[in-house]
Amino acid sequence: MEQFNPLQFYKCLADDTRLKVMLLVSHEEELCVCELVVALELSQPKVSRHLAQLRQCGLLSDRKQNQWVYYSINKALPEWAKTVLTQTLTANPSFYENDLTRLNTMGNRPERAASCC
Amino acid sequence: MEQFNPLQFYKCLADDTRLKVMLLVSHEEELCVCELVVALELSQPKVSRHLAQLRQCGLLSDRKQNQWVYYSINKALPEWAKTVLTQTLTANPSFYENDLTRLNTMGNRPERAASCC
DNA sequence: AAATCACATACGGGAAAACGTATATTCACT
DNA sequence: AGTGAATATACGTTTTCCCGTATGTGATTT
Repeated sequence: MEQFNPLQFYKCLADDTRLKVMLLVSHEEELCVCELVVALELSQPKVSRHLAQLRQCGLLSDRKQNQWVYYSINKALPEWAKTVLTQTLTANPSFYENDLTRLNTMGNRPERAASCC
Repeated sequence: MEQFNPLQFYKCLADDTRLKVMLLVSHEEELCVCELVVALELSQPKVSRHLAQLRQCGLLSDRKQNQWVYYSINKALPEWAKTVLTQTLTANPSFYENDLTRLNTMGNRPERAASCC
């Protein structure tokens, strides 16, 4: 990852999937790929591709545990960028409420069960 | 303009020209097209096209006075979006400092002289 | 070792966005 | 009325981005 730059940051947020991923991960602290696939109702490769971009641009961190990969907001993100995300999150609940509903009604989430998806 | 939506907002900020326009206008309160052309060192049609998009999406307001059109941040912008802009502005001075320098060394700016450009 | 699961990546096609150039519009000034 | 200045838009081209599909990888299970 090069120097963090506002244009690259906003390009990352300028896509429906990526913006929702960022807001959902902000809201939930940490999410694995399969949870995002269910919440967003998208194909796994599509979600993975966007996650890779967000990771390469420094917006997300990943952590492997057992068979799952958990994504969270990169703690090294500049403060202003964190502020931008929290402002967007709190001011636009309707933008991601459906995704959150699907996430909450999802069975067998990896945190609390042995099998995922 | 339809309902203001975060994705559309970030799509507007996901272009070098548009992001710099928004930050310069935020910094200067109000700028006319010819000032932006000089500050950004871009062609007039290119600047005008991006200004039109920012206006249509509700990020900028325009005001005609004499032969000039002045653009400013739309006062009806949601508070969270204004916060995003000011955060970006104060945290990333190096992103637009060169443009600001060209603007400040520009002669015959319309506010204070009879002729522009 | 074969199969399965969770995830990542490669590849080619298609849509959207940005561009340069040319031209239109609007207004001021003579 | 005609000219020039400031700005906007139209049009065709190029570039950028996103996607579906297929396949790869690595770990675990049987």
